[in-house]
Amino acid sequence: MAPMGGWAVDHNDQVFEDRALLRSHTCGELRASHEGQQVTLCGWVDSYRDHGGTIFVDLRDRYGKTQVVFDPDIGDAQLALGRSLRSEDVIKVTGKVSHRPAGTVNPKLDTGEVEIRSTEVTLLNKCLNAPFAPGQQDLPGEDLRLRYRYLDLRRPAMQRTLVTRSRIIKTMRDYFDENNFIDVETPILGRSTPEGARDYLVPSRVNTGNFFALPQSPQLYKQILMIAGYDRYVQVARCFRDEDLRADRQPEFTQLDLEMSFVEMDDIIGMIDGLMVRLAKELLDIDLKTPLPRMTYDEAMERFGHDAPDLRYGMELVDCTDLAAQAEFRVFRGVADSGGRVRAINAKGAANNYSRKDIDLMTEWVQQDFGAKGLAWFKVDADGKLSSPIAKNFSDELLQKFKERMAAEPGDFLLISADTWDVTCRVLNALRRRLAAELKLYDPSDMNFSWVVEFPMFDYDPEEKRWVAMHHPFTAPRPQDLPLLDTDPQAARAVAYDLVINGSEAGGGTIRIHDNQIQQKVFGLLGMDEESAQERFGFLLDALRMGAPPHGGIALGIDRIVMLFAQLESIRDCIAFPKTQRATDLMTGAPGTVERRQLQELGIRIAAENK
RNA sequence: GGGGCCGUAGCUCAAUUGGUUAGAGCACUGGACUGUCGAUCCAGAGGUUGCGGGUUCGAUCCCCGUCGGCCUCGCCA
Repeated sequence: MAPMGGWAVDHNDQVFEDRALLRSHTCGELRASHEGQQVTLCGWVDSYRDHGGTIFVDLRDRYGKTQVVFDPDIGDAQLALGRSLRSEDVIKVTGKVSHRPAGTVNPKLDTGEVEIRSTEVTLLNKCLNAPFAPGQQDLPGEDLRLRYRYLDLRRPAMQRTLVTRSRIIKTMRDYFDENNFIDVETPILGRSTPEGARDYLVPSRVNTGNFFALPQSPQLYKQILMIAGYDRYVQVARCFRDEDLRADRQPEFTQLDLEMSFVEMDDIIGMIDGLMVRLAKELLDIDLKTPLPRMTYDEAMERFGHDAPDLRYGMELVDCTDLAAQAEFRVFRGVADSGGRVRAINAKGAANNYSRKDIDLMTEWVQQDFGAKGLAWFKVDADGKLSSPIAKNFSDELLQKFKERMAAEPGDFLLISADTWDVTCRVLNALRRRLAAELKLYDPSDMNFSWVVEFPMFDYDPEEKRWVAMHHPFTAPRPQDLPLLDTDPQAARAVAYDLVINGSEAGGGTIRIHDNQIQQKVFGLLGMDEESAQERFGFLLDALRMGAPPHGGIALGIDRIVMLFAQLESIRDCIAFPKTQRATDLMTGAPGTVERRQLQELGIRIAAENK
């Protein structure tokens, strides 16, 4: 083994040149070819089997497991020590590698052909009162796993995931290094910007009453780097957003952040296509075809009701508003007449998978979670008839047209959302995803990569009664849409692109505004007057007047990408030390209170205790 | 901020309509056993049913509150 670096001093002030001398091999590397060698292994006791005379111990480290044998003839003291070993004790064992007797080879272990016949065992550290064992069959609750994260991280599954994560990041770094990118670090202590997510704030002691903000992303710094002439920047950047958590959201997360100068959208997308090809090949041995497919935002919303559609299965949304307008049924007519939409999905052959009770629960769900007023449905009977409580409200002719529109066949289950465009999108997207999962319409190990492009520049915020940037305020509109900024901002489309993997947004980027005038205009549309724009982003506006190249970039969510590549359900499972849904660290107890003196130094007083 | 699920032995779970002493597997302790590998066999110990209150003759079970974990809507440029 390679020396682990430098001089190290142990508690007895003895100096070792090389700590690796403690062991000669790892627990995953011994094979029949090592037979006869004297070796020393260190590791954790994974399991033990005491046969009265002979004792077997499976020794584990992150490389694998090796069986250690304690024969009765090694001496009473050694045998007693061997007998006292329990799960998760840390030991050092010296002995000879020997081929296992015929019939006792264990094909489940890579090292299963051999075993160590222990001649000397040292207990390096006893494991006392562990609340759970990494090797136990049933996974403990997540709160325990987080509280005793060091036990959880010993589990081979967690170790594999963190290795995968490490390899993904290494592949990214290699790829961008080969493509002439330079890695530049940007500040963690920055300035709060009111747009976007809530900031994590850090009080300044030196400037009492002022606060730093942790970066939501290095957005402005990387644009400044472009203006500074570093035409290809990349960084594995930690980002922070103080918003509520989800299974795929953490308050601090890691982005592969990059920016390029003198580029158009295709250059960025092409660069990331290349990265995805490389990652898919190296990690999953999948050959991706490039260019990865693209669709516009408008198409994605129309066909799937979502800006990050899962393309591993069909069940696309079908518009039936025109048919609904002809119906007697008041609900449908009303929606059609008031500018709403009536859209449907066809769950092929699923009519018998859902009972009335199931559908009632589904209806409640879309009402509660997505603001639907209701959920209409039809089942196609064996004779081709559409059955549903609302069937009597439609003429046979109209039902026939609807069937044709939906390509409905006997056994199909049709779900219809009649509502505002927005609600039909949310409801049918949710139903489509849920039904596809329940009906197993796709292989969970399939990987699908695509791009969604041309997002709207703005969203209208009815509460604040103003436009908000759909991506961020530095996003460039398509050149042909520049006039729309004055006439119809809602229609303006951005040069924006999201990378979508299996229905998850894995990354997003834009070409940036590199013209001071356009930037000021966008700030204006977002409700920022000149003064406050100058106050918040004056440095950027200045920089945009001092030789700013056309530039753009993208940020990929590394945690999500690892989660998707490793087929995990939760982002917490690919982060070594994640936070709970309430953004706390169960191991360290963060966040915690601080001493009064610290607050005084910062000029901070806690306004009111809640209890 | 809203909706939902969960909390019983160290761990994973069970406990009939609200009814006697709250059970099982794993782990743990003691014993037996020289080839196992999820070892096996025998015995044992282990409980404030998250916490507080209420209803009841009686609460793991029903109600209210609270704490914690998870899922989700809002939120996340």
